[in-house]
Order: sequence, then structure tokens, then C-alpha cells
Amino acid sequence: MAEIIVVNVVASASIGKELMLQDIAFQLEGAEYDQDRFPGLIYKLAEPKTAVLIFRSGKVVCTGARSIPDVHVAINKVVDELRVLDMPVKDEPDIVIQNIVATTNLESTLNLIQIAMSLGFENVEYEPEAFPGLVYRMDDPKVVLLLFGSGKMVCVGAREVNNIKDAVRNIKEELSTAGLMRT
Amino acid sequence: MAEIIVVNVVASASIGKELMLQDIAFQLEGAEYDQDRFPGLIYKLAEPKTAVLIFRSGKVVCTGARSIPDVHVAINKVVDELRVLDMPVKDEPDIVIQNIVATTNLESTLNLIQIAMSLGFENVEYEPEAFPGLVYRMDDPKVVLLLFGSGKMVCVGAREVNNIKDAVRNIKEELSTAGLMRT
DNA sequence: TTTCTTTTAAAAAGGGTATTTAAACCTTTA
DNA sequence: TAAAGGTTTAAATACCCTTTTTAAAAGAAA
Repeated sequence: MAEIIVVNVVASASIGKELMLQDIAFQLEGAEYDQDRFPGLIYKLAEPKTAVLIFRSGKVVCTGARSIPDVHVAINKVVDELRVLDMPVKDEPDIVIQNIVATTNLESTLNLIQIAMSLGFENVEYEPEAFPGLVYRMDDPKVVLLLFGSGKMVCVGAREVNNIKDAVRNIKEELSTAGLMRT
Repeated sequence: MAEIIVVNVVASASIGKELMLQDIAFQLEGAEYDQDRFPGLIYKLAEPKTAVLIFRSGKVVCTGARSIPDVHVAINKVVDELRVLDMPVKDEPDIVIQNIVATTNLESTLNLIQIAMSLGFENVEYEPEAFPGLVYRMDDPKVVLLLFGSGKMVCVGAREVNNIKDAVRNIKEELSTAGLMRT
């Protein structure tokens, strides 16, 4: 079975109280902050390679992590840096994984038109002239799959890694049963 | 003492579960519904003269009422009309008064520049070239007063009528003490 | 050839969209 | 010149947008 590769993890966390973003922007090297564009301050870390959005409320969003442990490492790094700047931050931020994006290879070229008909148009969106992937909204687990003619797929919206495993297992079963995959 | 006139009462309420706004828009005479402009359906009542915003969530907002009893009359009218259309509505919507707007006359012309200095620039905004009224944010009760050179004023943000009475009493006392009102 | 656009999910928090109302001053429009 | 509309304030409702990240692959633009 082709491996499932997590390519992006998005998480949110509360790291403290009211933060003075203007001060942080001035003291934190590399911080991007343009209130007119976006209310959050954008801080990109090189290792783990992530982008952390810091908000006035003390909440943050971490994007781009390749694993859940990396999310924790990234957020803790930001918290430590803010602590050095004497900003009011917690010792243990409460991190919540919000979205895990993963890819895998179904190892079979796919006839997306036939798959669209088979999965039912109520859960499928397929407009090759707009986007080459077929969008399938799975109910359980509640995730969205992007299927490509090459057999590769992307799973987005998962809250935990097991959701992805279940989704991949389900779609393989559905396609195989419908005879839409080289078995 | 010049009377306080309530000119607008805004209230919110939950009147039921998920509502099909599209259906309501089609069946309710006079309903305005344009999803691209605003997510709520706008329904204007002639008596009491109000505008009720109905949302998909089953929550509504009533604006324009001249009194608190009128808010109840208006919302109940809407609920009754929706019930006739077989929409899922409650028997007793839980109405919450969110904002009461009132006007009164301080019966003295006011020197807004002097008042701005006296009340303290941290709570006052006065830019006559932009807007003729002086904006005063009172802490207790937490309301905002718009003072005009004519002596007339507007009080917004009150949650109950007593807030307005207290606010008027307070501003009169503050201005009189500072000798900024003809007593 | 490289880059960008298309699509999807998710959070954060502002801004805009719309509704109502008074005050009074300015500008625009018939 | 009169009438209309814009200026400001509060409040709830709930959507859209903004930004960040990431893969897939097709088409277009540079």
C-alpha cells in the first residue's frame, strides 16, 4: 500500500493574553505586519519550516508543518521568542490541530468521469476545464479528497492522521467495488 | 427637565432552528433577500414600523422600534407569519435588547470645544469639519453621547432605559460643574 | 522553461455588506 | 434653493474577503 505523506498541518493555539503586535513587529526579526492587509502578524520559521500567524488576542495559527510534533516545536519556539521579548505568554500553549493535508498514490490511473458518476454528483465536483482534479466530499470521515487522473490524490480537512487512513481505505474500497481501479 | 425620547431599539432573538430563507423570501410578501449583498433576509413591518432581519440560523434582529414593547410585538408578528408558512419557530422567542438610542435636549447651547477639553481628550472625539457632533464615550453607564452645539444630544449603546437616564444625569452634572451649561 | 492560476480544508481577527435612529453640518443634485 | 445624501455612534445577525500553508495537474502567461 502506497504510503500516506502528510504535507501540511494547520493548528491554532492560545499562547497568552493581549499582545502588542506593533511592538513584536518591531522587535522580532523577520516579522511581517501590515494591519491594512491582515490583522495578524506573520512570522516565518526556518526550522521547522512553518509560518505562524500571531494575533492581538494572544491566539496564533501555525501552518506548513510537516508533522504534528513539528507544530508543537514551531509554536513553542515562537512562545520562547516572545517570552524573551517580555511579552505575556503562557508556559504551555493549548494547541489544537485544525487541518491535516496529505497526499498518497492510489497506484492506478483513474477515469475521473466514470468516478464522478459512480460516487454521485451530489458529493462530487469535476470540471476539468477549471481544475484537473475531481473533488469528492466524503461524509465519514468528513474530509475532502482531490483525485487526479494519475492516481495521485490529496486529502484535506482531516483533524487527525487516522481520518486520512480511513479516507484512503474508503475511497480505495469504493473505487475497487465499482471496478474503477486496477486491482 | 427635558424629556428623553427613545427613537430606536435594536434587539436580537432566537426564534427557531434552521430556516430556509429562500423559501421564506418566496412566500413572505415584501421580504428582501439577496445573498450576495447580505446573508440575512430583510422584512419590514409597517406596524410597529420596524425592520426585522431573519437569518438562516433561526436568529433575528429587530431594528427601528420606538419602544421595548414594540420590539416584542414586531418579533411576535414575524414569528406568527413564519408559523403560518409552516416554518419551524418557537412559541416564545427569547428576546434580548441590544441597543437603545435616545435623544434629549440639554436646554443650553454648548461650546463643544470647551467641553472637549473639559471632558478629556481620551474620551472625546470632536472634528467639526467631519461631523458636527462631539462624541463622548461615557464609562458608567457604558454609552456613547453625541453632543451638539444646539444643546440637543443623542445617546447610543444603552442596554436599558435607566442607562440613558443615568447618562443624561451624569453629563448634565459634569457640564454644570465645569460651568459649561447655562444653569 | 519557469511561474502563476485553478481547487480544497482550517484557524485567526478585522473590514465590508445590511438594518435602524437621532443630532447638524457639508456637498451634491435636480 | 430645496431636497436629498453623506458624515458619526451603538448593537446584534452572518456571510464575504484578507493571509498563511500544502499537494495534486492542466492550461496560460511570461
